[in-house]
Amino acid sequence: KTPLKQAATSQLVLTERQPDCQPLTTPPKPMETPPADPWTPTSNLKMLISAASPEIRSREQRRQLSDSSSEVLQTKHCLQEHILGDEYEKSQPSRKEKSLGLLCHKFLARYPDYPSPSQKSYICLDEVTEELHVERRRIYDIVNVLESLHMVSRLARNRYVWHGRHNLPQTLQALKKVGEENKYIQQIQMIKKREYEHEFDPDGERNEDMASSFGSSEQSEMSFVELPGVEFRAASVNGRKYKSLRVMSQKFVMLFLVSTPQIVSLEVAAKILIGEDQLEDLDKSKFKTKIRRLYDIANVLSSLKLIKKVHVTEERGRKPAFKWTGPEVLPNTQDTKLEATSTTCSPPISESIPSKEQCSKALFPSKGKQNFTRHSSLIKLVKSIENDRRKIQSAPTSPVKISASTYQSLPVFPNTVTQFPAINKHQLEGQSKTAEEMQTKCALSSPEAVPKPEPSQQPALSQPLGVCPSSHSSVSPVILPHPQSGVSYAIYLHPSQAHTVTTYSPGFMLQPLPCANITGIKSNNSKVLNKITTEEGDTQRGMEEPAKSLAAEERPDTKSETSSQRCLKRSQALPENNLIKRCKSDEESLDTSSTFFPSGYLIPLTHCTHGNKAECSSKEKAGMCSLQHTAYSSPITGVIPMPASELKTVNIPAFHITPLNIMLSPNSIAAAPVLSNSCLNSSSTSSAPNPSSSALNFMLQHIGLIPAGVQVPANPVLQHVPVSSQSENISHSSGSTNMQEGKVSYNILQLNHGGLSGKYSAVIPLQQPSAPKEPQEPQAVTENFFRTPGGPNTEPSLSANSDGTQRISQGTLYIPQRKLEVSED
DNA sequence: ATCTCCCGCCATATG
DNA sequence: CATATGGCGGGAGAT
Repeated sequence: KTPLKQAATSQLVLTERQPDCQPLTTPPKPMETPPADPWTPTSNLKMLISAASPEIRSREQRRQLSDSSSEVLQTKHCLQEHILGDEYEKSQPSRKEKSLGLLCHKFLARYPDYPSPSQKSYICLDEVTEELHVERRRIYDIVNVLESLHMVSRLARNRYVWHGRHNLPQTLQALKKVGEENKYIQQIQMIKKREYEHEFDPDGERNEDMASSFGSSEQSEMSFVELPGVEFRAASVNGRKYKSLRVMSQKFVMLFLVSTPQIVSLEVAAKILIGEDQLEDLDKSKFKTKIRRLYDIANVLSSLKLIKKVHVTEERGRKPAFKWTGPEVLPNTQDTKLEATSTTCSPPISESIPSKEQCSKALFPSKGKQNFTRHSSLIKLVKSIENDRRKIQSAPTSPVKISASTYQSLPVFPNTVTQFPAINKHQLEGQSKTAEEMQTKCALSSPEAVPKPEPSQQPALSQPLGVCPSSHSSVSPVILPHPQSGVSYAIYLHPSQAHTVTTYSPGFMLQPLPCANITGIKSNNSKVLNKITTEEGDTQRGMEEPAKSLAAEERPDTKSETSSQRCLKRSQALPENNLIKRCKSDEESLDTSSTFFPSGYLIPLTHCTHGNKAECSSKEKAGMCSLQHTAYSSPITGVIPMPASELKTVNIPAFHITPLNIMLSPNSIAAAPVLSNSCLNSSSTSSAPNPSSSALNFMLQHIGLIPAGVQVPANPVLQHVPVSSQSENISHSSGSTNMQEGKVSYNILQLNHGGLSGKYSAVIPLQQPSAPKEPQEPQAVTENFFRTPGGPNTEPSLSANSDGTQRISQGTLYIPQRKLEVSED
């Protein structure tokens, strides 16, 4: 009932204004002090802008502005017009006006995206609730999600610190890594397959096998992924509490980062998130609850512009889904150099740690924020396993750590550059960025050589990686950088199971590995054929002009990106699979049991430039830390002085741990500088050419990705793969945009190679992208999976991967295709 | 009818 | 014990 002044601002207006604002905002913006005067003119402006952004829900009538200072409003007012004939004006706090998404916008408007490090802004929940006129409960929802992204961290009761998006790049990177480790891709495939089966077999209950296997497969015991200096027991607050929403949020994000089309349907997400904990029992109510939560999370993520809502149409109908619109996860650009400079922290750490434990902690260098350690909450473990093993609780060497090591693997290598990575991402993404981001990027980039939009990335990666990595790898577990450009093509290398089992999954120790089981899954051939068409319509409701649409595509950030309202007609989604209801009691019991999972936290050891001892201490908490520290000793070089004995335990796993991803950016050409496990392996293991490489070459050539003459070096690191001009062109033309749109069809090649590790999957663009279609039309993406069973050594276990269909006999070529339709409004 | 998802009860955690 | 958190699911608004 408050007088709302709706700031009816035309989007256009806002857009225009953005330029002005952004420069101000983006860079180091001092931002307002929350307590003092939350509503700064700037903040208001910002808020409006953000609100205006496409993502906002349908006509945004946010009366929230009412509070805002008059001046700001006035400014806006001038511009205000109702355009587009939106009837806004409903003063009613219609339900929408109370939406979490809107609330989140308001919340975000209060703080700068990139607060200057010098001054921290604190968030006082009481103030926020009062100023935003919301119930406290709502704020928690927002804050929890923000916490999961490390955009804020809790200091104490009622008190949070605002970090803004500074940590986003690292966070996403870490999440992606964890997501890969968790094999979410496979899980998704499995779920889809299962659905498919269901279609054919109503009632197919017999899926039990699958279910069980699936459940087991879900290892996701993983817990909250933490960043460097951020979070972590700031005040005593951290203990380990629920965090379920936070964890859920992280997992949800992981799904996007991991999946190829970067589109995740709620249904799938819910199933995966549920399945994790225990054997799966699909309980309908549980499922519904999960969905509710996902909507909550999605609203916040949408406000952050990390995702947007779309609809996926499969044969059965349309299902709500979300598409990742956030920054691509950069490969780890580790710049040793930069790192070195920034790495101030290390010294302190090493110093302080004379003791063995501490040393161990030192293991992982934490340079830039990349290192994450897994901090297991021992408690949980204890329940499940520890009975026997115990005692060692904190000892770094304890088994727990191992698992941790796995996680750690990622971040370990030095990389720091928080900013640069971000830049790269931005570039890659290109258009999609918000204006602010764009500017930031520009600003940052200018100084450095980096600015090149596309190609720049590889070189950077290659060198640094090449140098450090090898050494690193040997020593420290983690370090595999994986280059991923967010771009379309990727080659994934999975660790072979054998090794993998041990090292690979973090959860491994605790639980039986899922992998093995997976194989058993029943397959439906039909699935292979299953097609999914993706269509996206960006246009806002009514608008559709090709030109416009195109423009929109190119520059998503402007208004067109997401119109607030997406009207989707929804065809009835396929009826959900039947879920068997189970007694809650049962579930609960299960849950309890599930508790075991060691929930670990990934804790980035790295410190910011100003490393603090304090952090170290906090870190020690996790047994993991020790390892990192040790490694740390020779952060830059990558050589680790650690005693072999200690390292071994840890290290071994590390090698396998990270699946190698080789990403080829279309633009960049086929060249993929990859630093990978393989190289590590090769170096450490033997000089012999990696068998896998030959297979890879074969495949690539076969497909035409690579000219016949060209060979992909066994050791990917440092090398660029020459690509024929043609291929390059093609890819180039297609551009990331197309890929995203789904127009391009590509093939995914997966090879199982016993020798190295596992399978490689490559995504290769088959066709050049046609010109973008009218946005309205559905675009179809076809994915073909070619699967080549690995060499002799190949393990069955991973086979399940692709679709979950049964294992393929060796030598068999497995080519599932599916079309995906995505529609947006 | 289905999709979204707000509201707020109430169990827990924290202080 | 008083509060602060946040899991959870009913049920209502939006489509």
